[in-house]
Amino acid sequence: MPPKTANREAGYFATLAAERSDIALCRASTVVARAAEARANESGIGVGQHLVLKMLAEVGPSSQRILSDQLRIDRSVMVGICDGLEQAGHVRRERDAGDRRAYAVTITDSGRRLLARAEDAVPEFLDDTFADLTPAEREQLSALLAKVLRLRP
Amino acid sequence: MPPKTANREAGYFATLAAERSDIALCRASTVVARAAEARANESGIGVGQHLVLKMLAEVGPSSQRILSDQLRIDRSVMVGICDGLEQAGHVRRERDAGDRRAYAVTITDSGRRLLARAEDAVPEFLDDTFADLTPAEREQLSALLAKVLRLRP
DNA sequence: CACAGATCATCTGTCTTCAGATGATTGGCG
DNA sequence: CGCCAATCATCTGAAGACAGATGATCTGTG
Repeated sequence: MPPKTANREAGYFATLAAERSDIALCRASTVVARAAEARANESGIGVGQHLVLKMLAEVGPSSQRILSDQLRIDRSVMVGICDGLEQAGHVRRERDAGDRRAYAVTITDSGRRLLARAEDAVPEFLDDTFADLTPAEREQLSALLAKVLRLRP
Repeated sequence: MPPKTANREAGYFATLAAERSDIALCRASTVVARAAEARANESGIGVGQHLVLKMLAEVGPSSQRILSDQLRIDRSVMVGICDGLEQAGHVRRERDAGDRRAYAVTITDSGRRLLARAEDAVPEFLDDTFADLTPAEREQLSALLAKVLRLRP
């Protein structure tokens, strides 16, 4: 347990993080997000683009609305993500025949190849960013975050 | 355990969050950050301003550099935070006599009163945002985040 | 003392995120 | 059928975060 009388300045953040989990969560998020973006860029892709390709590969063609909702990416941002993927040829944007307001965003073979490369880098990335956690602790963290996000009851 | 064959679209995020703790962490952060900012605003303050007042009250007058480092707030952003606090009279910015490059940012009585009000709202806020976690789980989360942040070994 | 490099606060421009408005299209309801 | 509210993708403008440059000041070295 840290001393009751807080250190006068150095290490104040540790005290704060212990007391305010919300702050700890936000600060952890920014370092993790930075690292994730850097890793994704090494594969020549953004994190958002990676997630879009991943979802398209797993659930099939989807509208930008569904992608936005399920990936928790703002619809305005999704426009730019899909623009990039489409220009690079990793995705096709066809109008959905049944609902011509919506696109049917579809992953291409090029997209699948890029996705495969990006996915290869994920395990090592997770291992690095959660290096100080045992496998059991990583499971715990995952479960706790799911509760904070109010996912499955 | 969720079905191996992922749901075709609904609930895809739960699958993703289970697989990518980094994404779960980031998404949890944005919802928590939003809630924190909203709560702080109800006390007529920003989260950053709240943290600055809190640190000043606990460790005494500090330079903006030290505040930035310990609160993990960019030095450029700290300028605006201190501007706001100073204009509202919650903080004084005197040049440090010993090092005239640096300010000695000092909390005022007005600042202490505002801080007290803002602090009053914190326990309820934490209770709300981590409502689905037991006290033991909140401790776990705090400890795990400390490890992700590589705080104390 | 004089000078070089580091440090503090600040400013500037860029990038990301997001709320709200817009145009096209849909579905429901009379 | 014809209208109206809702929905999809997009655009626009505002706000925040941040990298890099700047001016003032400090520290250390000769």
